[in-house]
Amino acid sequence: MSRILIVEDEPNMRMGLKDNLEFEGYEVDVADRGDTGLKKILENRYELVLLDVMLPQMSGFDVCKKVREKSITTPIILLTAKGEEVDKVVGLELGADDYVTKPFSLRELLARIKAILRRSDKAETETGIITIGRVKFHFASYNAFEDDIPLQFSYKEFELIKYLYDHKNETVSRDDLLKNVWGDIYTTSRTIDNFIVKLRQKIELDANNPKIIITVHGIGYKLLAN
Amino acid sequence: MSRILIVEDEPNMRMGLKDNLEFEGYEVDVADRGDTGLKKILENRYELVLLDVMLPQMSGFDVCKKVREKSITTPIILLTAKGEEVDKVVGLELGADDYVTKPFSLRELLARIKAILRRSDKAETETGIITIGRVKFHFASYNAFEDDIPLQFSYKEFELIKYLYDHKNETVSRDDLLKNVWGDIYTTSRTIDNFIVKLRQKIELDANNPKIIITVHGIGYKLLAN
DNA sequence: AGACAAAGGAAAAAATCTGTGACAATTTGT
DNA sequence: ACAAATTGTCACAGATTTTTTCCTTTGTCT
Repeated sequence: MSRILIVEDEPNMRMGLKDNLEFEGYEVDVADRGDTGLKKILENRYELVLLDVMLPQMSGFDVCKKVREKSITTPIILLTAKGEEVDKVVGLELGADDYVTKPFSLRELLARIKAILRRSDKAETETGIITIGRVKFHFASYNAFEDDIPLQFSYKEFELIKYLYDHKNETVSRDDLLKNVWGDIYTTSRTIDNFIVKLRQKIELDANNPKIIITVHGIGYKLLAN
Repeated sequence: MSRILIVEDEPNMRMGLKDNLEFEGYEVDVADRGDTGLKKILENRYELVLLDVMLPQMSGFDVCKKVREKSITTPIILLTAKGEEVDKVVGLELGADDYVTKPFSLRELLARIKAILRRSDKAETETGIITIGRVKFHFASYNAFEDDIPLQFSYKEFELIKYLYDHKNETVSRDDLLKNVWGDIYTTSRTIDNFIVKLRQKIELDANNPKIIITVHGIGYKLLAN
């Protein structure tokens, strides 16, 4: 299973995460300071680093920067405290892959970890092509094909299916979707349902009897895939 | 400078390419068969492979597949003969990064080589963020920012600026743009000019006095960047 | 079974994006 | 300097995408 490094100074948080991640089957290593964390990253190989931003001696930002300067591409998830909102561009600039704001639900963090680990999964990165139902997707180039014939997907449709895929076999709520795909909380949840309908028509064998995008009544949707 | 491997059975083509690429300052290695090419790829490190599809013993497709099976991510440009049109999805599925159809102009091939090598360039891949004028782009996620504030770019605008960036400091003709960004030859060149206007308004300091997207009268446009 | 909430789905409305034509401004060649 | 060609730019039309509306169908709970 994947090796994860947690860099976090607060002992409860650090050990709590460690226990939970180990329970999930990950191999976990920890560091309690930025500089020691950096050292570990440079010397060992991890599939993922959970990096607190607020750290004594050396901030998570600095660690992230130094790691990327060494051309190490290990995925990094930044843990930021409420209030010190990191905006998107700063995260991207630092080379972080994602970030969650404390306090976060364990469920959410696990989902993000899974999504990121999957991205570095071999099967997908080899060609970048994945198949969902009748359709082949190449997310990187925004292309979709059915039987090698190009298929039209709008930008939002792409974003939605991508998000569902990143969280496949998990139920995602409409709020999750609005927040993460729409980046917006003013859109009606009816909009989502409509996009789901459209996606189903394109990818399901029988749109009236969906086997891929499943409705989870009262909660949201779930994409079944492997 | 970058190391390039040419896998091509036809001697004139092979040596012609070699000479030209060496003239451009690349370090060039050659193979005249698929199997020997594969062996070289597995044993050496190249920044790019030019791979002919039609080869004796082992086709370019097979080579490409085998390379990716070994999780080697070296960029590959497929050289396909006219007639044996490779459709997009096949190329993507094989894990090729690009392909050109023979006969091709040397100029075009060089442009694609440059574009691909740039992509694996350190500066860009480190964070994936590039700055053009006032705007920061993260092409992978289709995001643009000005002073860290998200900025709206339409899909075509993105594609256009991306193409210009991939060919930065080179003049690209309107025909190039129609063919490669629009994938269409029926659109008016007026359309391009209009998109250029929009891009300039967004990225130039003074849109009336463009310093970044330069008009090359009678030919096309040029993006100046580093 | 009945009541209520949630989701499906069609169709219209709103918003956005793309492409064109017209004309002005600029550049080029003579 | 002038005419011809090219490019800049505006306003608008058409297409597409996104969102909402509204009604039907389905699922859940008592």
